[in-house]
Amino acid sequence: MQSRTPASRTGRPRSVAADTAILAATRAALVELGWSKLTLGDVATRAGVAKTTLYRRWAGKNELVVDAVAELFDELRLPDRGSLAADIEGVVLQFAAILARPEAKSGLMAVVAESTRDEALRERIRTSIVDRQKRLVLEGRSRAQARGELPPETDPAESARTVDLIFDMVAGAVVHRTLVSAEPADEDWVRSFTRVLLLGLTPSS
Amino acid sequence: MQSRTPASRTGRPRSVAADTAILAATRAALVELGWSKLTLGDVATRAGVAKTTLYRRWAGKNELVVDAVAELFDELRLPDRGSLAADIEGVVLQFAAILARPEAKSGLMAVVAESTRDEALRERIRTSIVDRQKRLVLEGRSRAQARGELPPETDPAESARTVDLIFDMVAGAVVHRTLVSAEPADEDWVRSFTRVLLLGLTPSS
Amino acid sequence: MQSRTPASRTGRPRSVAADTAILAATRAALVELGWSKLTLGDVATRAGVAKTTLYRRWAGKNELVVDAVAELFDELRLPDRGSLAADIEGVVLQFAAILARPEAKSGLMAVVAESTRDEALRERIRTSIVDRQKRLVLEGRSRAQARGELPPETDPAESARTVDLIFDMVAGAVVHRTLVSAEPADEDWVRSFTRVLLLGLTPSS
Amino acid sequence: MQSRTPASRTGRPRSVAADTAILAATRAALVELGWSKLTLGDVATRAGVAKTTLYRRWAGKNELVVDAVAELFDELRLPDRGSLAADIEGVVLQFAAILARPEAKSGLMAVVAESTRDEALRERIRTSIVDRQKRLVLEGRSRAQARGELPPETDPAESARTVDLIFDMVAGAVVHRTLVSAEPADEDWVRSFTRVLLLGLTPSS
DNA sequence: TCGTAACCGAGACGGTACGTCGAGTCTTACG
DNA sequence: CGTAAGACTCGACGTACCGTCTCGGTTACGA
Repeated sequence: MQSRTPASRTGRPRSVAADTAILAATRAALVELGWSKLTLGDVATRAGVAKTTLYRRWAGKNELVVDAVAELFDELRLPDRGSLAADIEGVVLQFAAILARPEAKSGLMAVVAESTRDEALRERIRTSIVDRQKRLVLEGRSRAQARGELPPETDPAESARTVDLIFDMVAGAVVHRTLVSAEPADEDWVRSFTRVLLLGLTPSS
Repeated sequence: MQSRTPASRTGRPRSVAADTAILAATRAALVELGWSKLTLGDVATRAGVAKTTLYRRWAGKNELVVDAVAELFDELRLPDRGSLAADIEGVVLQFAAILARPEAKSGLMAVVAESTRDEALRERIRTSIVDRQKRLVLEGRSRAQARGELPPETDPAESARTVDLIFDMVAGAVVHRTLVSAEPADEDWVRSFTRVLLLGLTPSS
Repeated sequence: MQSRTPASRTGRPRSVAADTAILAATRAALVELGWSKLTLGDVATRAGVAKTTLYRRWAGKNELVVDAVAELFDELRLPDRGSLAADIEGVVLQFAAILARPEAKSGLMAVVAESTRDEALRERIRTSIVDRQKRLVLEGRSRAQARGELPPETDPAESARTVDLIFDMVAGAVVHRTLVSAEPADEDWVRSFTRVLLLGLTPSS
Repeated sequence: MQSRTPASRTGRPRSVAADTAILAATRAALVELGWSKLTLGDVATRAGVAKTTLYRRWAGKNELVVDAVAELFDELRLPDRGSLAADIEGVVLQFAAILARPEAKSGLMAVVAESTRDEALRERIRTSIVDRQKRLVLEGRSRAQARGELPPETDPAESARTVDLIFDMVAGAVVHRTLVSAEPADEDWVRSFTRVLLLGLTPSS
């Protein structure tokens, strides 16, 4: 993920186990210490690895945490619950569940904050986390279109804008609910939210 | 804001000018350096103040930045543009404008990230920033009710839940758009967003 | 001691009790904390006095400690034990007893160390402590001359040099024994030392 | 001198050049600033070394200065001038010359003062400075015995006490002359002092 | 008797140095 | 060449005292 095939032919090959151990150690440290008290020296110690090894693979704390957190979101799945509303509720609940975990809370917002002054970091976040999950919105829409719940899109540009809007609304609301309001994004809340969102998007129904 | 009227009668009184200078210097440093490279020593120097003076008034970087950023949001006003939709658009645009400023971007997300592991800090954020702006939602609703655009609320508990939901949706979407998607929350986007939001909330119209 | 009659006629006069309290507090702090950990703020607190009051009377830590320690040496007396040797032993034992007290040990060497770079401080030490005790050597000599143990001096310059030499040898040996060798300057040691000194000074006997 | 062969096999070895540079920088700072204005940060800068490196090797200002000053006394040599009196004069003059240097004056008394409250420090001073120079007294005595100027000692305990007494008298007198009386321990003074000392020790002659 | 000038306590102020910690780099010996 | 170990430079941390200042309030003289 962080190494772009350095294409080194000779010498001792990099330990593959190390990557796994480091990312796991990073998440463990995030849980115990949070972003600001997490130190790379500590992560290296937890992973049973020298600091040098860590720096050879990641440029710094930000990059490391992005990768460590990104893995958490890969377990998101779009369940087939029979209706668009139910599908959305399902995936939003999963998203909320991940965000409730301390390693996600603590790490995600911090790297987003850092990314406001670091274009490369923002790009890495978008590539590794955000865009990767937009597939859920696309998948959900085509499934709803297949069911006849939504009309097929006509204008592709307008369509892309809508996907982005939906993504901002969903992710933003859950994040704000969880981190700022510090209230659980539980089933009741998700149902209310989904209702407003769907009504807003499909005024006809 | 940080001092709860210590009411000490004797001794040299605290300089009131220092508070102002420190908060201004904090914002300036946020603009130039961003959260992670902002140091309290530097802020003190910019403010023409000793580090000890700063520490006498704020417990640390987090608390200082919360207060510095909070002042930015106090300039939010609910404009009377004649209709609910226009009013919402107006205030969301103002909110987006503030969030577009680097001192807000850089600082706000960082303290939110820190607050996931610091209950007192979260409380401070809520008191100083979030709750203080919920007035806008309430004001907007009563104005819309006076205009007849919205029915008077009946269930006060349900009503509070709705206010919270709206706030999470508005603030969340704008924040996500601005910081994560890194796209401007311009008039077009605000119009689209407001349309979805209003339709979702008032399905009858 | 520190005030050279400032000749202020009007206004509230300085509290005389404060001086006593401050010097006593200084010695107490020297006993408990030693020179390096003694702080003027702490002395002021112990003396029940504001820091300002203390600074109004002494220029700093060095000057304060010199005065506090000087008082200790004023209790030195030349006992009349019947012979020159016995007289010397008596006064050396007294000197050793004072130097054994922690407030003297801790403070005296420190101000001497400081005085190597501060001519005014050295002068103050000499005036307040050293020269004031040279009377003992002079007194002892005239008493021994009266007894016929020593011949009357002839060359006054030579005589002054001898007084200085004796003083350096006595004070130096006791200080070195006490502080550097960290052995007690007890009766046995004082007797050995006095014997060598007297033999060296009166070779005829 | 400060490291007792930690015998760590792995890792980057400590820079040997750093020790030398730090001790030299310490002496330079003592000359320029004196003990009380010497700061470890400044020493580190002068030595071209980070503060952490300094703290990794010495526990604090006291320990560092003891080592820096100790090196000064290692250049003491017992010259063979043909007679006991001349030998003593020679070594006392050397001792006085070292003590006249500002880095010795300023540092030595200060650490002695500190050592009154720090047993470990006193031990370090004794090991590094005092005991190391007692060899001069022993050497001088055996040389004098070989010449027939002194009888061979009979009682070893008495002999050790005498060595200590001589050392306290020599070191004490020179220190007191130099630092307290602030007069130069020049040839005249050393001759007078040596005469008294030798007469006191060898009354027969 | 009353002003006033110097005192007093308290404590905030601008500074300087402290000793520690983490970041990120470099230098060893070993695999 | 990768790796573990650990020393390295650098810079910020938060604390402690320094010596100064600014308050409100308190004496004691002298007009």
